[in-house]
Amino acid sequence: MSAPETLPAAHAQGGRKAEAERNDRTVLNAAREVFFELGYDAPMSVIAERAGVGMGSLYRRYRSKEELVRRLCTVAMEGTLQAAERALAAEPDGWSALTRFMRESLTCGAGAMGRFAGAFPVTEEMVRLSERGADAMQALLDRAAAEGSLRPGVVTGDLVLILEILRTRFKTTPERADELRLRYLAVLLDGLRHHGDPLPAPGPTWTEIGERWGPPGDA
Amino acid sequence: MSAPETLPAAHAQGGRKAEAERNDRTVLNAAREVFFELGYDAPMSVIAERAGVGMGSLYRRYRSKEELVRRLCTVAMEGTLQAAERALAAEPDGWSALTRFMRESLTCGAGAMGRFAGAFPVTEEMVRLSERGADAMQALLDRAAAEGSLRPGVVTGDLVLILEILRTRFKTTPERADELRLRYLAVLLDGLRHHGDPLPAPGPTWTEIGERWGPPGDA
DNA sequence: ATGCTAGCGGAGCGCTCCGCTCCGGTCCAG
DNA sequence: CTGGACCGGAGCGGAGCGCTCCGCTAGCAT
Repeated sequence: MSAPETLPAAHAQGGRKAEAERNDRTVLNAAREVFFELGYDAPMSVIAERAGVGMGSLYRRYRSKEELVRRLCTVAMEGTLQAAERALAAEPDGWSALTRFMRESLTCGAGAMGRFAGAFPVTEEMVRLSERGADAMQALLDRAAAEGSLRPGVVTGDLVLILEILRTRFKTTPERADELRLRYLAVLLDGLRHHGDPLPAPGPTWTEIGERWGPPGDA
Repeated sequence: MSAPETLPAAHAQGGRKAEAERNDRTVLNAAREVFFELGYDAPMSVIAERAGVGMGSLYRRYRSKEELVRRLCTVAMEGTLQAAERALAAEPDGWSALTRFMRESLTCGAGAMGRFAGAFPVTEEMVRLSERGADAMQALLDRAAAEGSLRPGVVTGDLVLILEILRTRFKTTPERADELRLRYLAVLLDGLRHHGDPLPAPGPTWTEIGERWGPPGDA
């Protein structure tokens, strides 16, 4: 989402230890970018290249591709949770809290992880995080509903899925893609605001959301 | 989008000629389904299997994967164009025409083709169809704008991109996915309706939309 | 200065999986 | 009954992936 940090190589200053640490951060950033652009099928070599790092260094930090992706997911979920709590604490009314939450989670890349659903087994930590996330989103929704600014029938699963559809890869520059995502987020949020008509079809339940990550038995 | 027609094999009745024709239709349906679900990377063998047809028959109709996909794109574009003209002709007011157009193009699978942008060179026919499509959408928008029901700043490119983001693969049954698509289409349309706030960021121009299909020089 | 070695980049191994071909069998037409 | 059009699907060639391994470099201790 932010600048790639594509240094030609990581030789800025500081000794080997420092380089290692710098690599660690750069790798995570690069991985997020590349996975967002190319999906779970992104080759590890592309991530290494983008980070300006060799395959050796990449695999020293993360023993496998799966481990890297899992780490990325966890980080994104933590980010989303924090965005929710921040919005809840700092915004004066329910609607602006919801707006801010959606905007910030989008920029921090939440919802992009839904593309990986089913690609690897979920960890316990991820389950815990998702539960806390669900609670926070529910609080956001409750507050907006209490002040009457939310369309009836909107559920937390809607927020998740909306974040996910906004992750569509528009085939432009990353900057323009972000602009467009914000544009359609604005449209969606206005559509989520209170007014007469009910929404067609029942909203996605939380179990429905969770099931996509591959329950016990799945294809 | 509709039933798979997954006959165990294609031996219903009628001689070899009839079987060939049946295969042809079945293959196209299967291909549409599979490409929508799996994207351009869908293996040809899966399409053959879904159609209940051998690889041989598949490749007798379409000399290559690219040819199949191109045919599919053309068909989808024709469908979209027809949906627009139908909506324009049959609906009493601009807004219901726009709504109907979006709903029908979604169900007929338009916008799913944007996922293939850049994967193969566009034909002249496709260019012509896209121009006619753009005109029809513009007419739809003009009519809605004239009656004052359209939010200012909405452009035809928005319609294309909205159709495209709604093609997100929700990881459920095809039926439920269609329900959800309709749900978020409703949200989006309500957000596109007239009211005060302008939309952030300029809408996608038509050139911007076209460029994604890989102009002359592109990566 | 000068080894020693931790950490680096990247070539390449092994494997999976895909597009496409080809051929033995099937079944309709005459 | 026989010819041949058309069928299904096994298998070929090759692309591209995850991951390992190794020669080299550059910082540290002496």
